Amino acid sequence: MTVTGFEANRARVIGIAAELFARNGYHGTGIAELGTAAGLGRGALYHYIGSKEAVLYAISKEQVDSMNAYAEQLLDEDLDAEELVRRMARGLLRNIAEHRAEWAVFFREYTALTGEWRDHVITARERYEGYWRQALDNGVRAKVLRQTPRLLVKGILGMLNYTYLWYEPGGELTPDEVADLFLDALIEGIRA
Amino acid sequence: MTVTGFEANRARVIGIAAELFARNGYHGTGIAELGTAAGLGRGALYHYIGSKEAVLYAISKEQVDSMNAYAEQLLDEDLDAEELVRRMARGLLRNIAEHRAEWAVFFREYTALTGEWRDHVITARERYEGYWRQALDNGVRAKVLRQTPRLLVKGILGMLNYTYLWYEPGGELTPDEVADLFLDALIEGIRA
DNA sequence: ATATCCTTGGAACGTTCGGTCCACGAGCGG
DNA sequence: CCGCTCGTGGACCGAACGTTCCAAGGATAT
Repeated sequence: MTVTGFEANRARVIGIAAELFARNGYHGTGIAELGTAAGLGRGALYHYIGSKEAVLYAISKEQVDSMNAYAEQLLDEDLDAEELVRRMARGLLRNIAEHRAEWAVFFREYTALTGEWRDHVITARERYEGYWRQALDNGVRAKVLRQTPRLLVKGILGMLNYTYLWYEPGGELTPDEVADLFLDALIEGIRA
Repeated sequence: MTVTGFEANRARVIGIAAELFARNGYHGTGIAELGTAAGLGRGALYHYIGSKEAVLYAISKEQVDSMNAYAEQLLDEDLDAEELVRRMARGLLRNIAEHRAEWAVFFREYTALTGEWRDHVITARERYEGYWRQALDNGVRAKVLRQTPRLLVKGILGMLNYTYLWYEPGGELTPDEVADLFLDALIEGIRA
């Protein structure tokens, strides 16, 4: 059970780091600051994190990976075409709402990653975009959606991703409601 | 004419800084690095910039201010309701395409600003969002657009702002075309 | 030629950076 | 009570940080 203790502690430190990175930026947050916030000295801190960049990688990777896993699961379920798109949107917004700090770090700071770490995160991000393309193509094939330019995926993702900046958990609307609201507008159009 | 020399040099340095900040982050870019890139020693550099944070402020403020000025101009012109919204979108995407580095810095790094500088930038940003709200309300009043939740402004801005990450000037589509493509989808809807 | 001002490079400041290292202490199976 | 592992604090490292300062260069007006 000491293994569990280690992992739990590592996760705790990474969570604290996500908050700090989100507030002050990756380069703007010092190791000393992180140590103080975690109540750990330099030695203990490095025992858990390995390096500062490893923390950034862990924060970034985990979110994208979890969204990829969720998308893969949905695509396997062969749902109604519109329902598939709606579920992907709801899943993303739910995750963003639950992990705002982590998503803020991911969106703003993934460029601070170097080498393979950077490549992995970028690849994972592109994979996610690919799943969205699949979902929309699926809708077109089922004649539920109009044929629209590929670029629209970027627009939809922009609409959804941007929520990390303004969505307040505990506000009027749940993440699911926001997702539906956006998709209603997009699918039905907003012309009078 | 020496005044012009000073301002031109300052603008040149700020432009170079925008590229560096966009690539390596604000905290990730050193004064030494900026000096080397600008071909200036420490003394000359500070003669033009005052401080590092002043550079970040200048980069951030200029873009938002210019979009606010543009929006105010359009709102004064009493255009057709749909045309107004389309022009605001085109104007924003044209500006983003022309100043990708500056917008990247603004979106990712404005949180690094402190005190009044931070307040000013945030206020200017909110003002811009207000203009979009006006433009959409205008469309509803003219019965061109359906009544939609206020929150949709966030979605539209997310869609448009996100382009700073992927739009390649000189690619297949002009900024105007991308703006129209997004607004077509949103206004007409994408249901088959 | 002189005085004035803008511009400039580079030394130097104290601080903080991310990371390493080591000695010590707690826990524990033998 | 030994010997070993794991967890830990803090001293310490060289490098880099943003900023200040100053002496001198260059140009222009008198």
